[in-house]
Amino acid sequence: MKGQEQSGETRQRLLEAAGEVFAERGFHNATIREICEHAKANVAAINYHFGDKESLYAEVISEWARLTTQKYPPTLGLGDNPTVEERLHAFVRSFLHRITDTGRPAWHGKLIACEMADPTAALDQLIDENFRPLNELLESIIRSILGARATNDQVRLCAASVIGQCLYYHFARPAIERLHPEQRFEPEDIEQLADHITRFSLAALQASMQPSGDKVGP
Amino acid sequence: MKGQEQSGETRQRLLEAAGEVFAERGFHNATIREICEHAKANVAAINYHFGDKESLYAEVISEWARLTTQKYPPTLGLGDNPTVEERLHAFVRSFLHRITDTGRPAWHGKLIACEMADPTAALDQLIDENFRPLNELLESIIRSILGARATNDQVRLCAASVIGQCLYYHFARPAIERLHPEQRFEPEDIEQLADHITRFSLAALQASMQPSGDKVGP
Amino acid sequence: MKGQEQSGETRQRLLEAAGEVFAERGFHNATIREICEHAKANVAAINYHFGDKESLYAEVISEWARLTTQKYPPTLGLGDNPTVEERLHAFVRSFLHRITDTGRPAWHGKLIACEMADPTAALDQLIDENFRPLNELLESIIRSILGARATNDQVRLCAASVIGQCLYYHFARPAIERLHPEQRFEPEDIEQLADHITRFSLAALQASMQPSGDKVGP
Amino acid sequence: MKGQEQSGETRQRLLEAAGEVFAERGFHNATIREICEHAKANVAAINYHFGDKESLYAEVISEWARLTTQKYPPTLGLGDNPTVEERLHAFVRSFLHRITDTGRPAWHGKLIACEMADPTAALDQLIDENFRPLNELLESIIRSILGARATNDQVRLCAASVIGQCLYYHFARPAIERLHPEQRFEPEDIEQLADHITRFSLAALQASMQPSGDKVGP
DNA sequence: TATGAATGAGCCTTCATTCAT
DNA sequence: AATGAATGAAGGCTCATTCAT
Repeated sequence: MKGQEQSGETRQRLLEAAGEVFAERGFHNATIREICEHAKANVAAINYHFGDKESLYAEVISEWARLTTQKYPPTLGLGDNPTVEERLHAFVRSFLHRITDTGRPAWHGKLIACEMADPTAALDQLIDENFRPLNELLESIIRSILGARATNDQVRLCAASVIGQCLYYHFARPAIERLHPEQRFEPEDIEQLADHITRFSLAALQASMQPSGDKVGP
Repeated sequence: MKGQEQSGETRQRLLEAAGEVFAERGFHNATIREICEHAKANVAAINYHFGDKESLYAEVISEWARLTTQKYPPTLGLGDNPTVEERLHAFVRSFLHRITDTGRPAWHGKLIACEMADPTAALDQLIDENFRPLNELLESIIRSILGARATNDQVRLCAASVIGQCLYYHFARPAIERLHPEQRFEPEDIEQLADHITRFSLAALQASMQPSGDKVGP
Repeated sequence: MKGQEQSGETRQRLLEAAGEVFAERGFHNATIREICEHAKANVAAINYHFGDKESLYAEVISEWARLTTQKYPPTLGLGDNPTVEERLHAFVRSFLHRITDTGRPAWHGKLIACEMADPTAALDQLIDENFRPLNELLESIIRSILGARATNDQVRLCAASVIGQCLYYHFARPAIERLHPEQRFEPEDIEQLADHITRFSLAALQASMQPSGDKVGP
Repeated sequence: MKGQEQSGETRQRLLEAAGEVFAERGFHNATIREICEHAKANVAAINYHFGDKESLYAEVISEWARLTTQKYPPTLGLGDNPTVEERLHAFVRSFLHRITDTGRPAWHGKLIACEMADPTAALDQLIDENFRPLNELLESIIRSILGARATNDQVRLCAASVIGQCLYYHFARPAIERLHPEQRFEPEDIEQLADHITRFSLAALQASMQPSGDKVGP
């Protein structure tokens, strides 16, 4: 009974353990030894199943693209014929949940942060499979709000503003936890943050629709 | 008589070299050997002057707090009696420049990203000396805009929205460079980004002043 | 029904693949994985069919004794009633061809070099099956030339001189290729070498027949 | 008193231990662990002093070129105004002693065999520093014997014949020890071998001087 | 007969650190 | 104040082998 439970069973355990460890330590500081201990597997198993550390990493990143989009689709909670405001709200909610989730595929969130801070070849793949489609969806929503006269640059900048507000709770989280120890990240807190970000962004977007000669600088 | 030029001369060279290397590689992936090569010093010098790698790191972080605030004060470009809108604009501009600067103390910026993704004990110190004062300044500006009736939570959330928009160009930069290869980060580009963020945020803040029963969610 | 083509079919493929790989890499540096890939077989197949790596090696060596003697018999090209000089020439030719052949059972040649440089248990077997008979044949040829008065030691030394001249082109080949890049090892080149070695040796042997008081040393 | 006996003392010990181990096991199968154990040094010492295994190896090979030529110069035992026959004898003697010596720098001999069987980058260096000069010396001796009318090819082939006879006792030694267990390799035995090889070669060379229409083949 | 999966030992290398000077 | 030499721990990877099917 030892060693050979089910085809691919060890491989799956390795994949999960790798996700946790990579997320906690980053690619470079994660050790395959720790991963294998978590997975109760031999060090050589990684070489056998994935070739080397970097390929394992790429596979872990890749899996995140599937799991996360499945659990928190960008149409989260939308009914039929949603308004564009509802679509923005859904996007923000799903995005925030995704990057702050501490559940099963949670580590994947931290993993992205590490990837940004210290990019590997896997980043390109991640962007193509994940970021680019999401960004295009957001831009289409924003374009609906701004109207046809909005330039591509305007749309792009506003998308960045929305994403930036969300990502803040991801990237700056260690700082937030120190600056505002009372802040919690339970699902209901995430909903509050999503409400704020949506309201804040909608106000800004709707204001932009009106012709404005405002000069901001001095 | 050799190597005895000035007390602390080697120490200073180590400090600068450490900044560059830490910024480029992150704390864990930087090696004291590379630092010492950059500084043309012996490997043992770091242990002699700073005790160990982590203490050197803390000192480097600490120096950043001084240099960066000196080069890009949050009142950047403000005249006398600035309006609150001008103060927000100045804050955003200086913040953006600081985190995207690639000049001399530039590496310190990248360094913060690493620190967030993989915090060490130095983060607490960094927050106290740098983030907290900045955050308080921003909150005071926002409070001026929102008016007295704004709650602390409202202020905090809005500050996060402003900061988040800025930090996006720092943390997500590797992704941005892949999604939008045409985006440049020269000083004039930063000014444009600062203009957008300020305008976007001001619109949102000013809209919040008006009593609103808006419900965003379904 | 799969993979069950013919009994021993996989075994044979393994044997051939092992020959090539062992010859190219030597015993220690050859990996059973590479052998199995060449043979399109499973890694476990080697352990199944041969027990372990060393036993496979022994079998490969053993096969060489058969194949090589078959392709280049020491009587290569001899007619009926050959003279003793012709027999020596045939011996040298066949020996040289054998150790420089790059055709099918060619790798076996390189293999011997590895075995000499780094002997395993297989060497003893190789000597008994291959070297000893060859050596005895050569000694009998030499004895015919030297005449009955030659001592065993004389015969042995002369045999060594002949063999040594041949083996030089095998063992020292990497050096030869660097010292004399123009040297080729095509069949016609081998013939030239064989002619020289035979002539050189015959001259020496025939001179030895004459009583000589020559003292070589000082 | 621990750790720091004399500058470069450990380095020297490593060099000697490496020679022994490389010679016994070959480059690939030698482990730096065994080398360091022999040298009573830490595994990291090799990285510190030589960079990596291959550089250490190159240095070991290189040292052999010095030591061996120093101990057995090709003019071994020659007086003033030696005859060309004496020069050949001295060459053969020194060459044989060199490759069969089991004394201090003895391992270097075995090392060359490994290098031939499984060449590394170090071989090129070895050839330039060692083989080429030796070969040129031998060729000049042979040219003196053969006379001015000898072609370059003739000289080259004869040099190969002489060297081959010597190297035989080096490369084929494991086989010789099995075929002729009574053969010893003490200095006096080497002298006998040298006498034979010199006599054998001289006879052949002198015979070559005479115009000969001999056809060797059938 | 043959295989995919898994293992444990071992290898080279790298790193932060310490020691004696 | 500064250094060259040396160390021990660990990391990624490879390999021959074995196990259950």
